[in-house]
Amino acid sequence: MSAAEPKSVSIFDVAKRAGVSHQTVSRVINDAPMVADATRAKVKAAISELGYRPNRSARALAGGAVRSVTVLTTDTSLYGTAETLRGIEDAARAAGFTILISVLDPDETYSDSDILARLPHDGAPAIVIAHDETTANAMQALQKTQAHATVATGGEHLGVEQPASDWLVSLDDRTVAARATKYLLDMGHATVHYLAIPSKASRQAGWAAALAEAGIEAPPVVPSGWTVASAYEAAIELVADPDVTAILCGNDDLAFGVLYAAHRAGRSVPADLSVVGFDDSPLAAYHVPPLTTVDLDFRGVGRGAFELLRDKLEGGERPRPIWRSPELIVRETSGPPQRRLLKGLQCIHSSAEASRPRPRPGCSPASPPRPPKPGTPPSCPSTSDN
Amino acid sequence: MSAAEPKSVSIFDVAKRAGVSHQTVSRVINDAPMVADATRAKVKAAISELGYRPNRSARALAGGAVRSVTVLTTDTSLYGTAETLRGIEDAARAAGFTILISVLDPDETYSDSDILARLPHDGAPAIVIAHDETTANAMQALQKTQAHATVATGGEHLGVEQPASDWLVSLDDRTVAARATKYLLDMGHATVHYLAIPSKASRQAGWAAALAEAGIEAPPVVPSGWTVASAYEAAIELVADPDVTAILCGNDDLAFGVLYAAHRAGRSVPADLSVVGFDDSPLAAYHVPPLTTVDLDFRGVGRGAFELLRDKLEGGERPRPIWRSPELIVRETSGPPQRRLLKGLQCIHSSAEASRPRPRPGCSPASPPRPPKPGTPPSCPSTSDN
DNA sequence: GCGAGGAATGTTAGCGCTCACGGCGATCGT
DNA sequence: ACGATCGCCGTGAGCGCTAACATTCCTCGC
Repeated sequence: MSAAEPKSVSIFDVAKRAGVSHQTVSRVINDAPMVADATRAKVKAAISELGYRPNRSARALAGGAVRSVTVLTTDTSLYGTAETLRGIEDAARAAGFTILISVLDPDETYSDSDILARLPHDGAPAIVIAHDETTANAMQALQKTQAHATVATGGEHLGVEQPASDWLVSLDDRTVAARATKYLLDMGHATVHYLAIPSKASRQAGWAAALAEAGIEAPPVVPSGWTVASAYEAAIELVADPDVTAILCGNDDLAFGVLYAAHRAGRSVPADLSVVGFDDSPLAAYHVPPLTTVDLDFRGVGRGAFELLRDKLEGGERPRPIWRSPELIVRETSGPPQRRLLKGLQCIHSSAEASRPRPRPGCSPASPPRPPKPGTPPSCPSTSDN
Repeated sequence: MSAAEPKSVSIFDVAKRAGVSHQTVSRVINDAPMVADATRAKVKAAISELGYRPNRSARALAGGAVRSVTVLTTDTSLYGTAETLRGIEDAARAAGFTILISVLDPDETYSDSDILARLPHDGAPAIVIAHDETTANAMQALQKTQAHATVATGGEHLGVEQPASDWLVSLDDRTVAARATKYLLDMGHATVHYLAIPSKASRQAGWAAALAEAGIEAPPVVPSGWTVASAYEAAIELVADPDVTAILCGNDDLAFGVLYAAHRAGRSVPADLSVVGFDDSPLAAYHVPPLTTVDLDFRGVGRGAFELLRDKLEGGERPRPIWRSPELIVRETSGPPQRRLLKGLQCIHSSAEASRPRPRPGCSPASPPRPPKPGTPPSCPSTSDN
């Protein structure tokens, strides 16, 4: 009726109210079968009258079904991680699971017991979203100690010992990386450069494999951090080189950084330079120009990870959720390399027509009408090619 | 030595091993004062030998300090939410708190008890990241029942009853919204249009206030969803209107959508159209052209929310963390409106020089060298102005 | 030298829940 | 009509931990 009672209501309160034993109440709230309908109704009535809500801690302590998953990861703000988390959340929510998240510091080294300490109790189910060394180690730590219930997303390429395959849910980004590289090569690019995110080795491996298959020696990998800013810095030198005509980037953010660097260097995309990303982040299709990238169904994989875990937990072999396979989406940052004939004519109009949004690329038929500030370099690199 | 024991080790195991009572062990693991140094050392040794780790559930059940926060929110993939969460995480991790996250469905209606059921137990500390109706309601539900320990981020504008101010941590985006609007007005724009995210009313209020102060009647608000795609759709009509010269967008993603729409409509930015975003997301500075936006310290606010909560929990009045105030960052998508004299000349070269990265805007002095596909509209809207 | 006082440790009683049983009445087979 | 069976429900114990109190031992003041 009025406000909340001082002591929170327990199953005993409910039991007394309903005129049954506490155990019957327990059965009702756990949907156990052996309860008469009439009793069940009485108990349910008492529950709602009293505003009873089960205490998770007590439930966990008493050894009941856990109904919680701990997600271990390093950076929740990366697109891939965030989406995977989202997928796990969606599935967990639907199944009535609570999700705990434990964020690890990528720069720190954890002992196995540090990792275990992140779980609410020993043997608690966990999912690790693994895409760097820290999370890969976490995965192994859990694998070692837990009898079951560890799932990793995207860890197959991490250079650590392969866990039992039925613990692993991952996207085959290696194959698409190769496909994307081949796509660029087939278009006539002499080679493809790779701007690497920190340790997502499978993409790099796919790239290298495609190059090897084409009998091309792989140019040195250009390392970058996870941010647009770091990609921009890392790409400055690369885009300045007119012989570089195609760059495969570890993810979309890096691609945006490269695109920006290319823009500043006065190279037009895709005429002078093709850029391909990874992830198909929401912005990719709406970038100017729209980014050629790879659709990676992180959310689906997150859901898949949760379902796998639940299978392990509850035994039931439920239908596996399927997720989309990675797929190259060609938009407007990629195309055949500019023929050498046209060299010297740098600002080339891009006319590639690709998927979905079909923009009219901007153009500038006239010279700037507004007075350029003194000291401003001519906005078009025009003739001065290096 | 070898693998993990079947039963997990409890304080009793540790106590036996160390030759003390279980309570002494409890005291040690809780850093209680009344323990002799020698005993403490013995217990600690036993703990590490046995690999003991406290069970959180048991601890919570027994009424110990909780050391966990539940974060309630709707969409973890939005930039603002993700960053706020990140800030909470950072602070929580440093304080040794576990964070639980509970994701609400924005389209669903929750009763108070639905919300309470998300907590591990009655009275558990919680933070809600509020920026829509669902989360605002959640905030109220918690406020009603909990004696304390509810913090909301950014809820002051939600049109719901104002909670006690010492529960609220928020960014003053209303004031910056007004400032940004005024900035555009001062530059000579006849008016400023607003592309709204779903219910972040304070930004809209700031915009409206600035317009009112300038004696300008506010044009109708253009509603949009949270995604770039929805912003693009919503802006198509707006950008087609040559009288629209300035658009303030609810966040950066929307701004990107508008920019893309403007590009497709053949309007050049900032000469024809100024676009201002909100959030200063990582990409903003590296967009082509770099986006004028508002720096919003979500991470700082997240940390602040956690610290506030901890104050309430532990009583100690620790130094409040401060976060940056919102600040307008002028980059290159905003500038004075194009003078009417130049009308008819649509593709104008943008030459605004602004903060930080100073790119050379791309230009296209020549006509397309590559054969345009048949059916492709002329890539430059040229003379055909509508 | 003896009781007061305090530091260090032990003992007891739950927290709210679930598990493993055990009891009781109604139904079934023969 | 009888025990065997089954559905339904209750009892007791204990999960791992902490709060509150009880106990022991040591130190100090007069």
